[in-house]
Amino acid sequence: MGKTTPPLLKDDVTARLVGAFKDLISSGGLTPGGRLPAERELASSFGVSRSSLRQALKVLEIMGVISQRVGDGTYLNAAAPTILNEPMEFLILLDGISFHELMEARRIVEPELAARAAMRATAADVAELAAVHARMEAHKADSARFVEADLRYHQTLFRISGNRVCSMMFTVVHHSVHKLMEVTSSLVDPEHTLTLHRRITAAIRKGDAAQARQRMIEHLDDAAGLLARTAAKQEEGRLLKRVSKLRPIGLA
Amino acid sequence: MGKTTPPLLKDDVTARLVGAFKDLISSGGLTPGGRLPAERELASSFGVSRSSLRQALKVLEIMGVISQRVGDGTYLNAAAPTILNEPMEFLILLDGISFHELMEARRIVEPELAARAAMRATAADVAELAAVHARMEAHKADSARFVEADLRYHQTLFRISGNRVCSMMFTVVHHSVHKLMEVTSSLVDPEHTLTLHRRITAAIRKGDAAQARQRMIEHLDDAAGLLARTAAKQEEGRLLKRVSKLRPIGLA
DNA sequence: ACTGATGGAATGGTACTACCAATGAGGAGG
DNA sequence: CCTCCTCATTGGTAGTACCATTCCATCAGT
Repeated sequence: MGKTTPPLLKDDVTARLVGAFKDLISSGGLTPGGRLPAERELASSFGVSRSSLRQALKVLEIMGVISQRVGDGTYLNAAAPTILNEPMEFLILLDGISFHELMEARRIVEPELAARAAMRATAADVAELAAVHARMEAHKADSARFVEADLRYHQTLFRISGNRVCSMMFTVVHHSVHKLMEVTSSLVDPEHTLTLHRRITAAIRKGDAAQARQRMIEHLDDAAGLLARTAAKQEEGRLLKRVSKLRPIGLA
Repeated sequence: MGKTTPPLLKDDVTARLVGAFKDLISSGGLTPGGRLPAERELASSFGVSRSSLRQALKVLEIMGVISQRVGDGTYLNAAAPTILNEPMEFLILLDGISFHELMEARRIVEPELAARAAMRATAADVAELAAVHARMEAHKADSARFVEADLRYHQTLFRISGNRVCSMMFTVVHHSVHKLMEVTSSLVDPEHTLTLHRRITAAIRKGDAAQARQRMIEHLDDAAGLLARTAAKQEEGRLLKRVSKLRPIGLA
C-alpha cells in the first residue's frame, strides 16, 4: 500500500487537468465570465508544467469552454453554444454521417419541438419569429445571409420550445447541415422557404401544436427532397470533402 | 498585397492543426484505424514545434478522435462513440442544464425513435432486445450493472431506429443522466423498469409504431416522475456537484 | 529449428527555458 | 481632462532535455 504512484491513475496529466477544471466549475471555484489566473500561476498551483497546463487549456478553448486572449488573460465562457460543433464535425467525418441522416434527425426531433413551441410561445416569442422573417425577407437575394437567417429562425424556434438540450444539439446539426450545403453548393428557394416558415409561425401564433408539428414535417420533407435532388447531381458518398481554404499547413 | 503573413488567419497554430487533421480525415489522407506518423515527424511535416502539435493532438485525443499510446504511436479511431461525452458535461455545467431538462429531451425524442424502431426492427433486432432484457433480469440486484444494462437497452433501441445522429446524441444524454443519478443516489425500481421495457419491446416486435411511441412515453414519464420524487429529497439546484474522486490536483 | 530473454531504438509524456506579439494599465505630456 | 507612450503582464510558439513504456530484432539456450 506504500506505492509512491497511485495505481489507478491511468489518465495523463492533461486529462486530469481537464477533469480538475470540470470540478472547479461544478464546485463554483470558477465563475462563468470570470478570469482564470495566468498560465504560469496556474501551472505552479497545479504543480504541473506550463506545457501540460496549456494542453488542457487548449482542449477547453477549442471546445469553447474558455477564451484566451494574448496580453489579456483566460476567461471562462458564460455559456458554450458552440461547444458541440467541433466534436460533431469529427463525428460526421469518423462515422461517415450522411447528409440524409442529418436531415432525418431533424425530421425526428423538430416537429415535436415545433409542437412544444406552439404550446409555450408568448406574444414576444411570436414577435421575434416575425422579426426573423423580416430578416430573411430582407436578405432574400443574398444566399449566405438568407441561410444564416434561416438558421436563426430555427434556433429561435428551438429556444421557444423551452428545451436547451435539444436546442443546442440541433443547432449544431443545423450548423453541420449548412456546412455541407456550402460544400455541395446546394440552393434553396427563398420564397418557398419563407412561405413554409410563415405557415409554421402562424400555427405557433394560434397555439396549435398539432398543426405546428404537421407543418414542420412538411417543411423538412420539402427541404430534404429539394436538397436530395441537388445532391443527386453531386457525387454522393464522401461528404465534407471540401478542399482546405487558406490552409498554409500540409502533410508532407 | 505583398504581406508575408496572410491577414485573415486569426486562428492560432493549434486550431489550424485541428482543422488540418479534419481535412486530412475528410480527404482520406488518414484512414480510421490507421497510424499517424510520430509526433516529431508530424511536427516537422507541418512546420510547427512539437509543443504546438501536441496541443492539437491532445485536443483530438480527449475528444476521442485519436488514441495515443506511449512507446507505440498514435492511431486514428475508427468511430468516436464517446466524442460528445466531454463536451456534453461541460455544456451541462456551463449552461446549468438540469436533470429535468435532460429527461425532457429524452421525452421529446425517444418516443419517435421507438416508433421508428418498431417500423424497422428485424427478428435479429428483437432478439437483441430480448438478450438485453435477460441481462437486466440477471443483474436485477446489482444496481450499477442494472443501470448499465438499462443504458444498453436504450442504445440498442437507438441503433434499431436507424438514425446514428439521434442515437449518439441521446446516448450521451443517457450517459449524463446516469452520471447525475450516481450523484443523487437515485434509485430505480428494477422490476417496474423491466416490465415497461418489455411492453415497449412487445410493441416493437409487433411492428406497432404508435404503440411503441406511446409506451415509451409512459416509460419516460414514469421514470421522470420517480426520479423527480427522489431528487426532491436532495437539494435541487446545482447538479453535478460531486466531490472529486481521487484527484491529486487542486487549485491553490 | 524453435523458444525465450535481452537489449536497443522509437514513441509518447512531462518539464523547463527562451523569446515573441499583443494587450492593457498607468504615467508623462499636452 | 484628454492623448499618447511606455512597460509590465499574458498568451503563443519554438526548442531542448530526459523519462517510461512499448515494440522488435537480435541472440542465447534448448
